[in-house]
Amino acid sequence: MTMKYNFNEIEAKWQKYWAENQTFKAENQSEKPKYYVLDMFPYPSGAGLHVGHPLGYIASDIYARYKRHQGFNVLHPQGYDSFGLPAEQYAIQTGQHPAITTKDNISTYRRQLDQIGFSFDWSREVRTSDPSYYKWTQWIFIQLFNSWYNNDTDKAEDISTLEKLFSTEGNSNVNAVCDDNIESFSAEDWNDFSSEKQQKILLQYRLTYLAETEVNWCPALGTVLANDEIVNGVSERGGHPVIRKKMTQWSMRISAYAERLLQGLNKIDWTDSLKESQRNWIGKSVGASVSFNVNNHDAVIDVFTTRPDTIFGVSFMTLAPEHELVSKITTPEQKEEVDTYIKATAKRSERDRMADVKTISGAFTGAYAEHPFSKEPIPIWIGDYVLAGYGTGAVMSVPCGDERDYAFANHFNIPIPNIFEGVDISEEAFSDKEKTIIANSDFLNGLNYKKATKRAIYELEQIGQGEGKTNYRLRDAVFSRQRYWGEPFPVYYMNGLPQMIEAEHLPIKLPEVEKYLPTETGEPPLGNATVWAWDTAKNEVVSNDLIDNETIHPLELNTMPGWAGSSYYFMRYMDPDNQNEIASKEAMDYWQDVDLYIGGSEHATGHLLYSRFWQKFLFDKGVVPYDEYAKKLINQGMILGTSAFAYRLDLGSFGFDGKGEDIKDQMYKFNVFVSSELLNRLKDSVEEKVEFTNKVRTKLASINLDKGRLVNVNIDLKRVHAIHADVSFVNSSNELDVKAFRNWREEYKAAIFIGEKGEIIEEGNDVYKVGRDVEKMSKSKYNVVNPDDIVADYGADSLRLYEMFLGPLEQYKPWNTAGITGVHSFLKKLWKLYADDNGLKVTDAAPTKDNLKTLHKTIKKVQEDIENFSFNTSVSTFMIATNELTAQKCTSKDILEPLLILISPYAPHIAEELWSQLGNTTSISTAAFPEFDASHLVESSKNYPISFNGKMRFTMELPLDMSKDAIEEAVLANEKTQEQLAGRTPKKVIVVPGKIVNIVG
RNA sequence: GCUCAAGUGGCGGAAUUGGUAGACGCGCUGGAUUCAAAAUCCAGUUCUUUCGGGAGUGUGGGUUCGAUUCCCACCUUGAGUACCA
Repeated sequence: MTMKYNFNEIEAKWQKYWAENQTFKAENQSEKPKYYVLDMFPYPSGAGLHVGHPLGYIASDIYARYKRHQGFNVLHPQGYDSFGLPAEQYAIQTGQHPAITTKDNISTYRRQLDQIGFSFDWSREVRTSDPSYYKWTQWIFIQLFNSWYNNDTDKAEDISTLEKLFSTEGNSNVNAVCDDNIESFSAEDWNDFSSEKQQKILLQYRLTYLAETEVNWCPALGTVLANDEIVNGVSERGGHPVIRKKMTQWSMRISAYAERLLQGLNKIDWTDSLKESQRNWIGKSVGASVSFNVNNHDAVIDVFTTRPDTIFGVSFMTLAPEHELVSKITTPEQKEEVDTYIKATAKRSERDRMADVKTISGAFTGAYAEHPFSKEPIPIWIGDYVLAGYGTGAVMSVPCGDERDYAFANHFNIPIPNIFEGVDISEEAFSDKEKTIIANSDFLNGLNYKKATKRAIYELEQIGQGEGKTNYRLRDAVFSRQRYWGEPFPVYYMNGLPQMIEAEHLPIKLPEVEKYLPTETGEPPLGNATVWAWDTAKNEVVSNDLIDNETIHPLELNTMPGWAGSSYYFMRYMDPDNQNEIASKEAMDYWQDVDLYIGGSEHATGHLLYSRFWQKFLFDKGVVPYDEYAKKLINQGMILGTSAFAYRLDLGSFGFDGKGEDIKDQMYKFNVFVSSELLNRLKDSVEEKVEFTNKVRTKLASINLDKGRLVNVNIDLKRVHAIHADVSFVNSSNELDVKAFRNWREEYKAAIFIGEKGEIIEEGNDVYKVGRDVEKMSKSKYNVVNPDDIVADYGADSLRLYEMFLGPLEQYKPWNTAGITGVHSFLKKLWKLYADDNGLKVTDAAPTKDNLKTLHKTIKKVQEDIENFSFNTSVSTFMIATNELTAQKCTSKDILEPLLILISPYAPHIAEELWSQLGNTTSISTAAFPEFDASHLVESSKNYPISFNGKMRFTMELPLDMSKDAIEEAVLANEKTQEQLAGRTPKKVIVVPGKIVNIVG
């Protein structure tokens, strides 16, 4: 039998074997230690995978396979985040049910994933759009509804504990996270309230609640748009106007968890940049709230400040134009100015206000507030640099210490008192905290930032006009979407009040609709459903016609957002078929949490923050065992495309005689492309350009022109169009397949190509080289590379190795298909180490010292690399090992068998095949990882680098056990040393035994 | 503006604690093999040079016997974020 490396056959064989033998099925009961490796699951888009997508999956797969070799029971699941907008858009356009689109897309994804050879346990697959899955999404929603956040115990509790408090002592002592402006009531009041009133009050405390929220409503499209679907105030699609509209929607009280979400970051090993993003998003600021009395009014202005130490520097106050007090305190003289200003700001969109930082605007209300300590009057202004939605919508302005206040004061000639010792504020504000020493501030004089802040808060508390306070930027999350393809809420409405459906009746399945668009009355798409009412007697979904508001009630029309299903899927993988619980206690106790989570950084503040919130909530409720679900998280970088460009000379370069259509026709034929490197040379040299132009003129004139006649050629190199060429037309030497390019587009059919030598290309007389540039991989740039093609041409093992070989996992790096020949020929070389035309070469020969040295340094390096997620360097290590063993003509099984285990996480198919060729009857996947033995790496001598003033000039082989002095002596005696010194005496000789010799002088 | 990350050959990148800069691969050049091509194999490939050398890891400085690595300032690129009081 001749043995060739027939990768297509081998890979299909082992993929079949793994599937049939359920090789990667993880058991929930095992003596082995557990290890949970998770990928962020994909949204199955219609376009399928490109080579950038599997990068993270390959990395996690290597790690999962490595952990199996280490003796772990590895959970490595995969599934689909399968609710989402693209399938719904497609449904709107074509009428095809999103479930069908999704199913089709998933089967494409599955085929593509399978052929890359991932060790996923597919028996645990989940799909968020599957009712048996979203049953639990709905269940969690109900739990949130039935919970409130108790600040005293600092956790979520069942709503019944709150009801009990209300009925025994009212709400004045309840320390809960809740809506603003809650009226206080006694136990008696509570017990006298109607059920409706009680429900309304409880809704103000629940962790998910209904609230009026502003949305971007597009009347023309009849739908709500996300911020990034709006460009310049109009819809991205169609350019229709968008208005702010208030809508009753579900919100999640994530703000209750702000502090715990922040603190939790300290105990998880996630990337610093990701933690930083989350910290930013949570936006904690510590300071004080201060109350200013308004003169001649009973009104009080509350502000939040991070710098209570600068309170004596306040020279004015600024309210947001929308602040409710503005109309009350504005004096008659100032009314007109204030009203004009409010009108003007209302016209400006929030985006405009944010973009325009330089224009300073505002208006004086005519009112004054009283300084809490000095009792001086402080003018009250309004200005749009203060945002109504943050803090209290009002600030105490300290121009000497805040840039925006400084600019505002300067612009309106408001005094800028200096309260900093030894600081010049004539040019700009002084916002440094560290160097701050307070002056001109009564009791704060001479204190630094920290002490002054503490003292100021203390004094404010003494006079009852302020207290220490912490603010968070994190807002509650809107949870309703006016879409069809999402999880339905387990909610019906009685008298307009939301009621939860009992958990035992879940899942509430998404109803069928005729159209996937909003209804004519502007209701969400579920408003089109005819069977969408809840029968409280039969406990089932029934026809809308039966709604009587007695036993049969309308169901919620919104659906849940994309992040709902992805916020707990990692728990569901532990026990995906469980009908009674998210996962059994045994499964959760065994798998506990994710040990390694790999995914893209674009989820930093979306999925990764919301899922932490749900985890903490479920932890409070005793559902899950940990309050953080992923110990370690790595963001894989993106693979970028290497676009190819053909350079077309401007059509204006050519003059023709002839008229109208004839010329247009000719022009198309005169798509003249100039080869990339030639073009660059022409740009550099005027003479060459003149010569080239003449040459082109002669050549073009000699081509038979059927209709027009070329009369003028005047090439302007500044007017060259770079046209994206499909990367599949380009070979590894950047040469364009001219024929393929011509057939690509009608207008290039007769295009003329001028090659590197300046020749017009006909049958191989010259080559056309494209220019290259790195861009995001995208269809529109014709630089998308499909893994299917790579697998067909080079095999999955080559693809896996190459993706890792490209560079560090976390980095952004360009894909260039040309480079894959390197790893592919490595695999062929590896194969040849084991087999040739005469069959298997491996023998029982005893390994040589060199063989052992190569093997063991490879074991050491690969193990270190995998544990450091440095997969690119271990591919190099494999290449070096193979090169060395080939040179050593190694055939020893004692070397070659363990080598396969090292390579198997990276290139599992070839490893399995050779492993079985060596006579093994079970999969390599659980073979024990070879043990590193340092004794094989011990050396007796060292090739010392000899440096002069730090520069290596030559090397010298010396025994490793040689003493420092003997080394110095030997080096100085060397004639090359004398040559380097050229008669000078060395000032100093540094000898680091085993490392280096450096001669100074 | 702020925060974070990163700047090394023609290209992707390596150098693990301060100790031989450019491993490994692509590409390129030359050669072998072949009728030819593919494939394969061998040699070379940072720049510069008067062929002795010399310079060199974004720029400028510093610490050190010795710096891609540590410190300071600056420049460039990428990512995130923003009148957040």
